[in-house]
Amino acid sequence: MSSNPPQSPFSLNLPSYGFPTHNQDHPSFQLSDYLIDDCSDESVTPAVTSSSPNPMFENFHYANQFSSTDPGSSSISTDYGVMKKIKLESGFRIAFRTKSELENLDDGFKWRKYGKKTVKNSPNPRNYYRCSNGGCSVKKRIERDREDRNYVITTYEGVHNHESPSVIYCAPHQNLTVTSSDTSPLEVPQTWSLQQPAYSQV
DNA sequence: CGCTTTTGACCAGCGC
DNA sequence: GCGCTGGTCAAAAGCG
Repeated sequence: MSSNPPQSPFSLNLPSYGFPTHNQDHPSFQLSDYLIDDCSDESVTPAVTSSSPNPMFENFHYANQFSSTDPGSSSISTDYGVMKKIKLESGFRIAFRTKSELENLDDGFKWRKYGKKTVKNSPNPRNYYRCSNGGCSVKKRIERDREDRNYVITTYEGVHNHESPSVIYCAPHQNLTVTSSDTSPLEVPQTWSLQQPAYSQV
């Protein structure tokens, strides 16, 4: 089929998975929690159950709890390793909650809205977006947290098969470690650097 | 003029 | 089988 395989998650090219990047235009953006959809991967320990602060996330695992051999901190590369496996075996979906006034966070990709739906038990509508790049089937859903409207819940489905059309942030090393706790939100590490898409560097 | 957004309709899956 | 719900489609409108 396509001779352009998806980028390796281990390159930590976050926007290739649709992660919002730290945007200087929107300094209020703050990456708080990574959540990964229930993936039937036995190596992943369910970290969020009925005690989840938001019932919507009962089937999600906090990514920062993935690294069972390294409690207290998490390696993002480890997390992506899990995600990659999900991708290969069943396709994957990743969701996270961000504290932002903006609903549609700038993740470096162009998205085309194709639907809007009010969901049961939520006062906030859910918006559906599709990557505008031809041939790319990545989708994302965006909705406000029903319990705390300060938070935006973004769910990505699929992997981009192309570079981000805009400037992105990339981690300098594969084994970047982000220390986090249950109470302090994760932020984009300062060690990440601005990086142009590969095609713009030639 | 081309692209995006809006929005009602339609469809599929699921529970009863 | 029926109704509910979530996801998608597609035509019309809006915008640069």
